[in-house]
Amino acid sequence: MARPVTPKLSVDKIAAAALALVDAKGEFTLGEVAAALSVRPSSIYNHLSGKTEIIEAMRALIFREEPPADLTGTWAEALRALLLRYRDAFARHPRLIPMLTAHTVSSPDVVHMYDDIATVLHSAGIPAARLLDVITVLDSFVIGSALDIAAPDQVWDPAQARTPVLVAAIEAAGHGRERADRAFELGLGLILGSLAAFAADQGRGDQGRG
Amino acid sequence: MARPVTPKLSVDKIAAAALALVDAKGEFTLGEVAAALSVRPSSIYNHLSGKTEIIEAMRALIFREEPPADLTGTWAEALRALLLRYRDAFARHPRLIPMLTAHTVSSPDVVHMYDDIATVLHSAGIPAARLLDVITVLDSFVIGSALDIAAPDQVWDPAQARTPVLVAAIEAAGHGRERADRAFELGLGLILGSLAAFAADQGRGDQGRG
DNA sequence: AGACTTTAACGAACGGCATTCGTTTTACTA
DNA sequence: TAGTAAAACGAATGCCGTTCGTTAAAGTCT
Repeated sequence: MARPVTPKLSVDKIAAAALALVDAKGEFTLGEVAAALSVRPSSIYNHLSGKTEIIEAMRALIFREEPPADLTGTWAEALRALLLRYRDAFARHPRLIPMLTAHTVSSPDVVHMYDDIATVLHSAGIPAARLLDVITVLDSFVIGSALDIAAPDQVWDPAQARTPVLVAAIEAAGHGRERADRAFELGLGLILGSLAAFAADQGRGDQGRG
Repeated sequence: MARPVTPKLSVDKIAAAALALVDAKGEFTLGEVAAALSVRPSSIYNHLSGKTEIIEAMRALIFREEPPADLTGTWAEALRALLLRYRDAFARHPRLIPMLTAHTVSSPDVVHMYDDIATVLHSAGIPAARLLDVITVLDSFVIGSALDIAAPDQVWDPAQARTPVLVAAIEAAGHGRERADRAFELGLGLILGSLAAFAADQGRGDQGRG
């Protein structure tokens, strides 16, 4: 009953159990996680200290599950691959995203991705002084798009709209995931398109102009 | 002791008290809100039913506090003004933003802003079939940028980075709010720049090509 | 003006939940 | 083999959101 031969718990097992609950219900309690692992809630504290650490473990888990991005090809292709991977990691677990935004702690996996993005952007000709700004723009768009996946379709209820323009737009657009995917692709194209011009401009004049 | 001459509570007073707590500490409890208003927690339920409704009241409040956007000028100027107002409403209360993303319920104020954005985009020549996609892109970027404001500088700790490129970029960039503001301006320019080309392209050929 | 209804406060109580602590048994290690 | 660390348990704690019945004053209707 105490200290079993084969451990019943591990950080990964706890994170996976919590993630399954979040995927299914959108929330989780320590009691539910413990029950899913046939364990008492207090036992979890031998591996992780508290609920926030479970959330951090989930963040690390969803990035580890994701296949690595293909960095061959042009810088634009590599950047697109990196951002798609970044977004896919969130997109597989939409209901987790709001929890991740609650405590914006830096996970090593995320920082590592920033490394890759910085390298690609640097090779594209973005000057060091503007690198972090560009990364922030990309990061903001990806996270915002991820939240959009989790948003219910009710947000886009035509009855709420007051102008016929918006009503028509809502009815013309699809629903749920496909709508979010299409919007993400559009935004990615818009940003990367301008970014190419921005990089070329920086490389030519060496002095930043919009 | 019961039913005072002048009511001690109102939806606005509750929202304002909760918002002050969130701005100061990043969180709030019903007990704290009640104490700030010299009232018992249960009294709050005569005006709002539950904590989530307090959060919704805060969302409405921060949009009502914001001065209206200037919609004169070109569509690009009007769109920029709308998005800046949208983002400013969040930016004044950075620590509230994670709470708003937790329950993505549609507030009338937000839908009204979508109306305005849709009208401007429509006048710019974006076809109805793509309108909601563009709005989603803009919305995602604004919300993601708002979350970036709330993110602590610790996320951008040079010690975390593994490549010299990223280290240099972090040290070259500023800190806190000014860094977030600069990134937002950059992203806005990138998106709106491409959007102008996108709108012009749609207007010409009537058939969407990237 | 008087009777009735509604409103807005209170206080007690409940249930859930994260977290802590001491205990126990087993595994590891010197 | 003795001692330490690990990993489970169970009990207990305290906070927190929420509900409900009560009370008294405000508002309303005849």
